[in-house]
Amino acid sequence: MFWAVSRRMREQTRREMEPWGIAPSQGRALSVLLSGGPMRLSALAERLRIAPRSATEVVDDLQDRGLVERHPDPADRRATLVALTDHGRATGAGIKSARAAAGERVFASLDPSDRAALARILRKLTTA
Amino acid sequence: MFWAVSRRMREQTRREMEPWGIAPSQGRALSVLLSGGPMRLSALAERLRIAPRSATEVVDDLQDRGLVERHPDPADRRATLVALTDHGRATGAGIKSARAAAGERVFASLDPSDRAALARILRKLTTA
DNA sequence: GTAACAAGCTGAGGTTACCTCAACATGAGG
DNA sequence: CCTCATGTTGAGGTAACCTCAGCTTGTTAC
Repeated sequence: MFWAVSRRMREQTRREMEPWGIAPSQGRALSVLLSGGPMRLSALAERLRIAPRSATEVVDDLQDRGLVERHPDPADRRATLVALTDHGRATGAGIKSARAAAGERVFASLDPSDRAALARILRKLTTA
Repeated sequence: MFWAVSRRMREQTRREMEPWGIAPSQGRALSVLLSGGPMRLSALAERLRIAPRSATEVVDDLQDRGLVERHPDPADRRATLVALTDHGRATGAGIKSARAAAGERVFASLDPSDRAALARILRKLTTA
């Protein structure tokens, strides 16, 4: 049952994301940057649980789309800080609400008390 | 939170599956065959939500591992029935219990009433 | 019985989202 | 100055899909 709901969630999210014309992998990176602020490429890779080599490519694509910029880290000029552009921030926010909308659709059939119960249980599971 | 639990579930399942030395895609096919019995390649493809062309390859691999056999469908000899071998049935059963063990681990921290609540809510979500 | 259609197989080529390994440039720190 | 670290690039690889086209072997309708 969990898998089934999970699949629905993925499908809804995919649909909700489509209008943004952004690949899932890039959307994830955007989200991380939105919530985490400018960060080093290596930090981004770690948060995304991918290899730095792969992060370089994700950031390349995001940069080509004008969603992020690379700046040398003033603290260590070997490092590059990846930062959202205004366009990137707007897109990130859009994606965030698209995700929220997807969740809303999936959980639409639950009444408030069920939602609360689910939230409580999921919290228990994630912190366990 | 749902995504986080989902990820844990995936990780646990992957770990639990490892000893079986079976790729996820093949594991899924095995499960479908275990619960659905012998079926046509096209039916298998449909249940797995993949293209028939791709199902051919999954079945090829499973056949190479001696887990399934192909027989012509007596009702329509153009069609091939994909059926589990004894080895395939055993492996399928092993996978099934590995999946169950993974679920058990993820949900281990829930007491019976939480489990019941979660089950009820998930059922609601899948049938909605 | 033959024509048209259906099931599956195969080859070729493509995509996404990753991976590793091996250079290489640039910069930091002792 | 020498070594180490950060990131970039190129090359090559993998899994699990996809489409399209051509092929064989059967089925079915006329």
